[in-house]
Amino acid sequence: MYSTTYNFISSLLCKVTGRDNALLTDGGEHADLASTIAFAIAKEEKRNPAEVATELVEKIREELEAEIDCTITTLGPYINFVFGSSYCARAVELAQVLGYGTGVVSKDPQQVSICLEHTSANPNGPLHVGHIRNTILGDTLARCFRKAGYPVEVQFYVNDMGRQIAIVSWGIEWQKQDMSHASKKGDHLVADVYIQANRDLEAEPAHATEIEKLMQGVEAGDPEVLRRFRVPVMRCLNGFKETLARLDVQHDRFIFESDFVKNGDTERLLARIARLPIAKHEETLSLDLSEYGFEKEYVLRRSDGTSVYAARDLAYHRWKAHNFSRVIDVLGADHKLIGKQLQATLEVLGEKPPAILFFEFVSLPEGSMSTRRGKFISADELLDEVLERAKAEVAARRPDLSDSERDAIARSVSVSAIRYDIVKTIPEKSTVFNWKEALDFEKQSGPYIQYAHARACSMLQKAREAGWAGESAVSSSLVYETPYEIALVKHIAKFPSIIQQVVSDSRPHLLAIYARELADLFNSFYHAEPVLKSEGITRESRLALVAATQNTLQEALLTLGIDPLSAM
RNA sequence: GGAUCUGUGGCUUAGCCAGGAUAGAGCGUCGGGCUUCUAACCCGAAUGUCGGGGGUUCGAAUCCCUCCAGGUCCGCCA
Repeated sequence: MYSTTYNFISSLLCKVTGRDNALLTDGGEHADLASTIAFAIAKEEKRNPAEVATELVEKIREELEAEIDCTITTLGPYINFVFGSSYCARAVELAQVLGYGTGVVSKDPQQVSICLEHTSANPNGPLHVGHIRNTILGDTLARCFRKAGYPVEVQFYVNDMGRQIAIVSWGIEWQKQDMSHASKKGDHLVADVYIQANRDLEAEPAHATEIEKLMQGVEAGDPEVLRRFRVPVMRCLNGFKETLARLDVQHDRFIFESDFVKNGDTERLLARIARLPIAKHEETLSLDLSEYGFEKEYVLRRSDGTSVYAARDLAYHRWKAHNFSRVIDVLGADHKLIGKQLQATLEVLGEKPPAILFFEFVSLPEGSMSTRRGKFISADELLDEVLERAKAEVAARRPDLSDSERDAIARSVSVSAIRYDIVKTIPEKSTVFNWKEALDFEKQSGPYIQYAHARACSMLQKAREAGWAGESAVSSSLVYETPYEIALVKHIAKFPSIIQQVVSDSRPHLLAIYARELADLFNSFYHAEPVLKSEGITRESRLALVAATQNTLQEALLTLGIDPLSAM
């Protein structure tokens, strides 16, 4: 509703003025939409902007009002558009449809298939609160793409042949660690081994030669070394999967780095790269990317002939580019340089580079996190703490419910609190982990939005018990007059355009902000206007509005990966 | 040193890419509101040199330059 109205006004203004930008902005308290186009025209023609605005309004008023329900006025140089009552009624009708906000992108899904890679943490320890910023951004983005109608395959790239895994493998032998019978969760056990192995290496640097041997063995495809690497990698990965499942995150496929060595893709790609004019053949094979703005050489093959991580990553991305129409990676800020080098190299090769969503780091109050030094708060620990807090909250609020009902609510609330807390902040902002905020279930939190949804559900339930049919509401009979009603309706109408914006700009936080604002507006409406106790057309209209709010909140929450609880 | 991101009331933060009308929230503080549709809520008040300086513009939190502060990166690691 909002998008079509926006587009109509935009193209009408462009048509009449002969410009390609209608300079539309949010009208704030003045209007639903405002154009500042009169400023631009007045400047060029050296005229009074208010005059230009008045003249423009006269030119388009007739056509505008014939097509859409919208009042057009000027306030000085501003051209203001206010949507009318039938816009509101229609918006509420549309928003009650199951799956509201879903888009249809293409008749042929193969043309727009998306490969989205996220999390891809090194299997040398559990996911920590930094990793899950990647996870939650990626999963929310994937949900937004799916909501918008795109087929998405979500991948986890497993770095199973790195130095870190060599260190773990060495540590298992050196520490005589029994990986198969350990009762501890695999990823945490691997971290224990990794941290201790690093200490041992520091104490006795001579062991480094054993690590080098393992590295060469894995690259050469030595089955014994591969087997040794595989044990901790799989134990760690299974731990990841458990943690991800607790956050309601699922990957469609786990892709192993070593496969791109085994299947020859890396060698074939290196051969192609070697023929590039910007290739430098010294002891190593490297690329001179200076004309793309990179000072340092991009080394892809070591002097001993083995490939480096970047080479395998290029092979992986070439493969993705050939199998999907769009490739998106979610990567931490520490990958900015290598991510851009990878993009530039694929460009040079004539391959489709990935779009990369970078996010800045999460640190602890005492400094940055480090798996190697054991300085991190694991996602499991966070989930446990928040769940405990949620259980206490639910126990205090809902003594009437059974244990299993309370546990289910607490579980959903804890995931909601964590996911929302992370997704609400723009990715470019580095954050410091804060227990107080992570455990907060009040305003600007996931549970706050869930609560608004549950409240709407409860009202609708009571209305049905009193004989309300629900589906009887057709747009022609809906009337919205109070400021609370109108503000809520107009926000609901924007939901589909928010989803579109998230996928076009890769900014999932917009959906988080939107959902919170929707809950705010609903809460204000709830306190200001009686619904069940109102009568006649007002009651019908308000019930329809509550139903539209409930449905929109439900869709928004699902897209954020948060359970839309009907009671809490 | 170079690259890059960030800097908005005491704290956290949206707005910045696509410049416009009194900079929008939350926490905290102060004052109100539950025998009334779920108070994980609502209403009101106080709190702002939008890091500093310069520039562009009729108009700058937003664009450009510069300085300051913090994060991240700059390896034949991944």
